[in-house]
Amino acid sequence: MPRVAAHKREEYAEARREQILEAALTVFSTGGFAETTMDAVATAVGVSKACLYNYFPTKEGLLQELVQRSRLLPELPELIAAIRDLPAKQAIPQLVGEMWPRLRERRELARVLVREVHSFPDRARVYVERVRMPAYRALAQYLESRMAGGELARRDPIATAQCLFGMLWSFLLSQELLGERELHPLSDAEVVGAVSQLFLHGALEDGAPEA
Amino acid sequence: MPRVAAHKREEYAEARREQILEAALTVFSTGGFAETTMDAVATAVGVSKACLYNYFPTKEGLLQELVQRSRLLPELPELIAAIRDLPAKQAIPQLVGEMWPRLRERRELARVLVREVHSFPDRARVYVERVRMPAYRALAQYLESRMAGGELARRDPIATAQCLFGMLWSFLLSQELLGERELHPLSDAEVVGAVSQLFLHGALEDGAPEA
Amino acid sequence: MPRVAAHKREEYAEARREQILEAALTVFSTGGFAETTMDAVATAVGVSKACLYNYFPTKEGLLQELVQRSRLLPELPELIAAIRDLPAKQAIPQLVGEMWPRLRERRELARVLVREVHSFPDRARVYVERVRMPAYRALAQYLESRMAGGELARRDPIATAQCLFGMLWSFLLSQELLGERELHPLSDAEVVGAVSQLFLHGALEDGAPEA
Amino acid sequence: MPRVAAHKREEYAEARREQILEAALTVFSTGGFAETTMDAVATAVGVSKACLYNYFPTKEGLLQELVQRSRLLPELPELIAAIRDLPAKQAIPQLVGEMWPRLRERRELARVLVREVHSFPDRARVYVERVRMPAYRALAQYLESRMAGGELARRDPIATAQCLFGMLWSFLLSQELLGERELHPLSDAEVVGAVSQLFLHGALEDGAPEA
DNA sequence: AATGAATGAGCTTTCATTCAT
DNA sequence: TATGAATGAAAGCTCATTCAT
Repeated sequence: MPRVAAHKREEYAEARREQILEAALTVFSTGGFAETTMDAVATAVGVSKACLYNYFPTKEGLLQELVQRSRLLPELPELIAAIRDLPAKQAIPQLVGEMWPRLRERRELARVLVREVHSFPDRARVYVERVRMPAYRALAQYLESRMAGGELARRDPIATAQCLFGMLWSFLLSQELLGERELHPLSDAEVVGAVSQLFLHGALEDGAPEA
Repeated sequence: MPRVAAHKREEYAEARREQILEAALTVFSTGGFAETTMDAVATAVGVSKACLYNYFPTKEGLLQELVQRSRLLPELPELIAAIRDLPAKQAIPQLVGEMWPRLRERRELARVLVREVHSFPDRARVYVERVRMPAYRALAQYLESRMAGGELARRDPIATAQCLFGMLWSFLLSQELLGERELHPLSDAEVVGAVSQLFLHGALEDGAPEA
Repeated sequence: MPRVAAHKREEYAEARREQILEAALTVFSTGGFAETTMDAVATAVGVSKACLYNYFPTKEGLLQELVQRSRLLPELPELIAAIRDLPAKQAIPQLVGEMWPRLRERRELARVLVREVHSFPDRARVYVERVRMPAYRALAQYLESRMAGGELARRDPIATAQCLFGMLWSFLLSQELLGERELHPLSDAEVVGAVSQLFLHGALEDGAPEA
Repeated sequence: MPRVAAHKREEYAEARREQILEAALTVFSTGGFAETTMDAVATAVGVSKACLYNYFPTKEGLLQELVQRSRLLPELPELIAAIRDLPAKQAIPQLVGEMWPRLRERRELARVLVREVHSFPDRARVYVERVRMPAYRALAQYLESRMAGGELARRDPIATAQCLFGMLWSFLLSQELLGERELHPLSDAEVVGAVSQLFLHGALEDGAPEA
């Protein structure tokens, strides 16, 4: 067999893998991992069930790969790089404004993660180490530099970063996945504004009378 | 049969129901709802599998009841009542300080909710309407009164409440359920402090140089 | 629950187990273990497939139990006891005459053993240790006593016993299981006679001219 | 295409067939026919699974061919020819001494036959007609001539031949395939001696006291 | 001639649920 | 009320076989 063909083969196989992962994301997100059959995945991909097993060893293996490859915010490094030299007052709204719509777009992945990652230490570890911690660290680094400059209050930068992501994550789950949008809808601008303002200024009125 | 006997019988049945729900919470939290068999629940309760069906119509019904009865923070009304007349600067740390350890204690329930409630609109609705919205509203009411008094900045009180709960929820998931405690441990005081400070004052240093 | 009921339960369960084993023996013998589905076993028993799994953990476990409990010649000790004090010339034909029809009756078990026990060291060990060696030893003991009395030639008693069983086993396989009966049929008397005579006297004509 | 090329092609194909059969024999012997996948066969051959189907129509066909071509003792005619004019007392030990090591060498084939031939009338017929009966007949013919000469006792020559093969077969299975060698090891000389002696002289001590 | 990819059919095993006792 | 026994309905996974290349 000529080498080129082998190359094409690999390309083809990789494309198939991605095709399967994508379809799996959708069906797992819609119906839950345990509740979704491999038949359903196969149908979504448009191949036979047996074919899936040429690409992933087990159903669990498919999920693992999904979590492994999951990139909730692959652009985060760039987004942070873009605000590196901006003052927080300007940087945070910009950053949040960029992150929020991206997170919204990836709500399917978010749903799979939030559902399948708890209770399963193996999956959780992969997720925390590959997805969460890097994000914390990237933001914390920025915050730290601004704390050093006296612009931000000196606090645990990781914990502070977590506060920001926590608010966003919470809005994502509630607005996009739990249907709170129907009970208390918030526009993108409102979410971004609420999170940015609170993160920067807190809830207190400036110059509020000291108790 | 005399009324008394009937009463006793009902008491007994209710005790059994609660016994089952408690055991179910533990095993569902540990292993996930779909992944846990009714046999496992029965074993945890110490009765036979068939016996469970005298108290709950189906496995799903058992979960529904669990979510239905779930009280992540049943004490919230009292806690809020206790701070009603306190200024936010004092009230928020107190409130957060009371909520956080209670949430930590109820991490099993939190895990079940976070896992089983997404992807399933029925369960989600029950959860949002009975658990989340009431909590938002209770806190929002307090915040609103303090906004009216000029102590807090005028913002959407529900969204603001969500920000507070979101941060706490996020810390709960990451520290207690995802094992981030091993990568970046935070004491109770640190969590309470970080959330309270950020919520009240924001991340900006007071009197930070305006860009 | 009264003790008696528990007792009955166990009796019932044991009866079911035996019922399953019996049916399994038949279908495995007819169609081969690997080639036979659990559905076929269930149908033969007259219960559902799932029911089988209340009594045996796996298909392999069912076979293991079958081999474990297999008694090709449970009466052997008695048969040997009955000839203990008889001279070999009388004892061997009597013994062979008793063994052969019993083996014939158990041809189903023989077929399962001959098929499923080779290539699988685990199964083989159980079979050899529990079925074959005890039989060798029982016969060898008799042979040894007769060798000591000068009636039989002094040879390895185990190997000699194996020769006798080997001939019988071979006739069993060929006549009953391989269909040689159609090509060269042998009556019970002929088999018993051929084996006994050869075992006692050998093929040489007495007083045959020494080469 | 010239005839020569066609010839070469056929030679090549036949070589491949034999290569496949040889590898199949090994893997079937090790793991059992039904339990072995075509993938395993292909791997053992060093070709792709699909390639096998260019040489054999089905997995069953592959086995059939294996049984069909199986020669447990292809040299038997010569071995018998070599003893034709020898007296039994000399011929039998010589014959057994030649057969036993050959059988031992072919234990893989023996294992496949013993496992795959019972329960399947089709396979059994092929095996009996092509392997067993010819062997019986060849030996029986020799025995018959010696019976005619008065050297051997007059008995059913086929049955007598079966006795000899039966003992050998039995030792082959138990020593080589069932692991009895570890419990009661017998050297080649011992096996050959035991079988030859018993076959010729029987177990009785010559001139043993008549009961 | 050889193979990577695909699949239909089928198998073992699981489990929520039922029911007679 | 409690349960041991039974089961229908899947689900995950396997594999002999096919076929375009």
